[in-house]
Amino acid sequence: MGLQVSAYTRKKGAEGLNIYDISRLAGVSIATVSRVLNDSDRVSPRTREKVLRVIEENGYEPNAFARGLGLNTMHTVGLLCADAGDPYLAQAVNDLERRLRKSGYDSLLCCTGYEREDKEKYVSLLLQKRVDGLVLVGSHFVEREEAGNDYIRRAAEKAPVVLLGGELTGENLYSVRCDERAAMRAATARLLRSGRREVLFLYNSLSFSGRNKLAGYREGCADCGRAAAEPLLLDAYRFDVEEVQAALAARAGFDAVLAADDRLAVGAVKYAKRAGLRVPQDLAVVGCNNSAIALYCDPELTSIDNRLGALCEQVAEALLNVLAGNPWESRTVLPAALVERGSTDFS
Amino acid sequence: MGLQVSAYTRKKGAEGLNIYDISRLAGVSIATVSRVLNDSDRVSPRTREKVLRVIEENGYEPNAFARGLGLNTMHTVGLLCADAGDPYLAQAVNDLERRLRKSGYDSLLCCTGYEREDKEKYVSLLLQKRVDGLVLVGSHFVEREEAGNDYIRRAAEKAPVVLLGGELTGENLYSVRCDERAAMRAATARLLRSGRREVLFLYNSLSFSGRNKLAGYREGCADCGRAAAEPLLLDAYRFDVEEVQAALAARAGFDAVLAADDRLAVGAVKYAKRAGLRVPQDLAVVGCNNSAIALYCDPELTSIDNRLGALCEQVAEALLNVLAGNPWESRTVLPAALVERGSTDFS
DNA sequence: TTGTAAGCGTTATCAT
DNA sequence: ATGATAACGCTTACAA
Repeated sequence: MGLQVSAYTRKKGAEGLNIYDISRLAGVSIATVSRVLNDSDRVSPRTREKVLRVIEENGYEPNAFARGLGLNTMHTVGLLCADAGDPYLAQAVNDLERRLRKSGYDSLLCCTGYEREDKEKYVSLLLQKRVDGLVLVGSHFVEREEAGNDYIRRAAEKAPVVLLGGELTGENLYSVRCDERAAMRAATARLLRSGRREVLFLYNSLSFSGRNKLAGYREGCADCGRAAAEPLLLDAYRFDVEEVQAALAARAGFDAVLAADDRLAVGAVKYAKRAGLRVPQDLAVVGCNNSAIALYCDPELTSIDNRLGALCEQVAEALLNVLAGNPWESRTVLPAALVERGSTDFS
Repeated sequence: MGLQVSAYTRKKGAEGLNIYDISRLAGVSIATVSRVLNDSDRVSPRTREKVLRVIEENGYEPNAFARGLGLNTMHTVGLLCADAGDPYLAQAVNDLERRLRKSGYDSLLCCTGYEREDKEKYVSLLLQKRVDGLVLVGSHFVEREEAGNDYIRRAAEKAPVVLLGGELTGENLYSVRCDERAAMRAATARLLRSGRREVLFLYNSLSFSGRNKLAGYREGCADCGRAAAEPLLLDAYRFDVEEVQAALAARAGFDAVLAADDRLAVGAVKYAKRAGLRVPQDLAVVGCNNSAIALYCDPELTSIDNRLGALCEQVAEALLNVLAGNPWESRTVLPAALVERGSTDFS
């Protein structure tokens, strides 16, 4: 195949038929064609039949822009996430897109990256595109300092915003998340009570979720009358398994790792092997997200299941209901569950 | 037909300002405002200044639908992929979205699933939304029987279509992929020449890519004067690691596994451990995609790197150039590379 | 049940 | 350099 020049011209004129063409061919007015198009019941069966036939025969497709202009919506929502390549976020994006499409909404994806400035820029970009609503996927969207979240509240003045994984209160703002704090607390206590001397909390983000998980870990320690160990913070969103291992190797004294993410947990398992520690005998490892990664690991990871599917369902419900004008709970918190596998041995 | 439109509610008035409001406030005509908006050079500095100030002061944002109607484009492309939750596809989607956005294009995501019928339905849905172009991510879009791909060729009549990972020829149709066949061939020969008796080819899809990889495997066997073993086909897109292990356990006689996907390869490694086989001594394993999963595995996976990043770059280049009216190669094939890690030992 | 005509908010083509 | 005004293709009162 050689170089190919696009014969494709989608400028004006060359384009297909419009509603006037159809109305002429069908011998009716454009209003009638429009009614047929919109399933109005004020059309006689005969006319509808005829119009539909003409539409079919000519492969007519109504112009979505014109419709959007008239209706002030193109039934589109903005799906923002820091990194759609992250397995966890990707899963959410996939699930949400399907659910929203099933209800007739297209999803405009926007992978913002982790910089607040970019997130803000993209939120307003999508708003300019006149999306009907916004979904912010991942707790990274909630900044530590309240002021950093103002742009989200401002966005909510223009279109409903639903947060998945984070929590933020405000008008036209809806949060759906999992109670990871309680789950972390329980897991910590569980580890300590099963005889672990020191549980190391391993995380890589000070996002809403990260802070929440850390709080849970501390509570779990307190529950058992133990002092919490200094948490290990990896300050990289896209960390390497190698980095995790190195960071752990620089620490000592722990016989359990509670990780805020399954990938971090995998790093812990690999660290153990390299250090000659047996998992779970010498080192117990608990991950979080209960992602597919947990099964790729050997031994398989015990992981906190934050029920992403259920969360996505709630997010979609929330957005669709709000868009339909129905009232909806501004805050939904689902319980998490600990899924036990080979990386722990709660005796 | 799917021409139905539900009962929209027309909201007007409550919206913000329009170009007439701005023109009045600035004491100019709407044409001038439009010129300012579009960076026309036929506006005096003074006037531009004034208009911009009014726009700024009132937070005016031009209506994207109206603009779309007039220009017949909203600078949007359709990004279709079977499963955006699949780590490999997710990575591609993420990369593509960012590249396209950088050039001013929004991405309408559509997770089609693996059914041809659905893919077809969604392709025409996006076309109805008047996207400027279409990207089909993943070789799954290319069916075995040519007739099954007609819908893609028809789509290309309305907007340029770029395939990532598959190959299909036709007007206004562009393919970007990696030479996985050659890579598989080389890897097979490499395994055999390093002393492996039987290399088992493990795959889970008869897509363009799957067939291509299998052909490469067979060529590799032939290169070494060996008969190809019966390939092992898992007929599930979202398979479980457990399934892979079970399937392998039912076979015998192989001392190497060449997998069409890293996840399949992980299954092979786990199978080996369960069967008491050492990796790579007793069983060599080669994966494909060189995804993050390869590093999560223990030992880490030797994997065929199909250079997803480079592919995405080419896809974006292709689409952007075609949309800009520039000629572009209808077929791009990049070489793949074998990344050696602990799951093989080519002595 | 059907038709007429007034928006919807831009861009672009003319004049001036 | 600026201003009228005609598309762009649809939905929807309002009339008939």
